[in-house]
Amino acid sequence: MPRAGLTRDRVAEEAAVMADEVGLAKLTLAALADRLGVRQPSLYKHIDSMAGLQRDMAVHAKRDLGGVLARASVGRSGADAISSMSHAYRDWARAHPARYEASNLMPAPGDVEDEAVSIEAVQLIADVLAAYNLEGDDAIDAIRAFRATLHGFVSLETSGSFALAADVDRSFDRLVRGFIAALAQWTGDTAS
Amino acid sequence: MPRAGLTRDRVAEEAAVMADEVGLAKLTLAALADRLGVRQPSLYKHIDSMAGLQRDMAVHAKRDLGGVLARASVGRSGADAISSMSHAYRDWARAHPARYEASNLMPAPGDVEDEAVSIEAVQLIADVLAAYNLEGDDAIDAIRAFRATLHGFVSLETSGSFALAADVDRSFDRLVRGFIAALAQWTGDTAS
DNA sequence: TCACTTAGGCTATTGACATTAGCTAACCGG
DNA sequence: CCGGTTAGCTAATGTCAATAGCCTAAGTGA
Repeated sequence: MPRAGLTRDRVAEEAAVMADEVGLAKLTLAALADRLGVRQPSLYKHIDSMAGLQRDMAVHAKRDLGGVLARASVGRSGADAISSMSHAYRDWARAHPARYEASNLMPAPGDVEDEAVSIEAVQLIADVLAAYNLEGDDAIDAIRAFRATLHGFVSLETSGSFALAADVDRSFDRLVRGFIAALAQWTGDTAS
Repeated sequence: MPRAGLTRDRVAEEAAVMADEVGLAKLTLAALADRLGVRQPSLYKHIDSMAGLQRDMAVHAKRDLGGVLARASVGRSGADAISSMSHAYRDWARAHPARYEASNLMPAPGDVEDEAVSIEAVQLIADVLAAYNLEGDDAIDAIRAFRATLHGFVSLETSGSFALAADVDRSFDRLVRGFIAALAQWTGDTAS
């Protein structure tokens, strides 16, 4: 019985590949074990449980997405950075739909590693909005709005909710421009 | 054995109540049957399958949400209607998180009832944006942007992704105002 | 009222899945 | 080369969704 040489990371990695193919909810340990050339219970030497595996996938996905977003915004600022990051976000999500889904799983309270990588991703967004000099709650509102805008579009798109033939790329571009426009008058909005 | 008097609608209704309590993914037929005072296999006299039950829940949820949105926008127009509909959307989703999740399930191709009620809901959004006189793809882009904005915020909120203490009501209000502001210059955006 | 049909319950069973227990063989530090 | 750790394994359990087949309460028509 030669060893398969699995590791926790390797298992999570293959699980992510497989989930992107069949859907996060339809990933089974039996199929995953099969693909790794191992019997199903053997996976438990590397994972705690199905939930634990999903947590591992979530951490990997958040790190991965964070890296992509960081690269997309380097050397840019303001509207340029926001636009670049937005498109990178959407492209990554479309290329890895199950990983994207996993990246939206909340860390369990006390899971410091997951919490850290989650915060880092949000911090990237905060950094890119920094050019607008928003303070306190204004900044938080803007970060939430940006996350909502991106997640909403990508989530609807990947779930197939945009039925009409109209160009989805164009719609996304429009949305991002709209957000940037709204951001320009952010602090003024309250006064209406 | 006295009859329990179940119907397809009654089952879907109770399933929705239960799902809102335990989460859509954690709803089991065993627990549902128990609650309805019936054995688990008996449910199959009223549903086709778990997927079929979820479809029924989706149809009910879409109709329900559609009604709420329609009532929220009656007698209003323009920014007023958009704002009112937005808050109604969020309030309904928070009150019924699993129903909300179900309402985002896509109809199976050829499921005319589900398709009809899905289109009706989107039509409500189109109607409320009609005051902005958008034509063709401009209108589609705006509808997609509105849906993305609302769904993104609500989805992140109900999944617990807004960790910070800052007032979420305020953030949502800000987002809606931002969308309305963006909409005012919608057709001009492309020209930049 | 009484036969007949329909349909909504039931028990028993299967098969997919996650998970645990306990065994064995491969690797690893001395 | 030896002893411990660990990554695999088989076997078994419990929880699901789902199917098959029975049984009888409820409606229906004369």
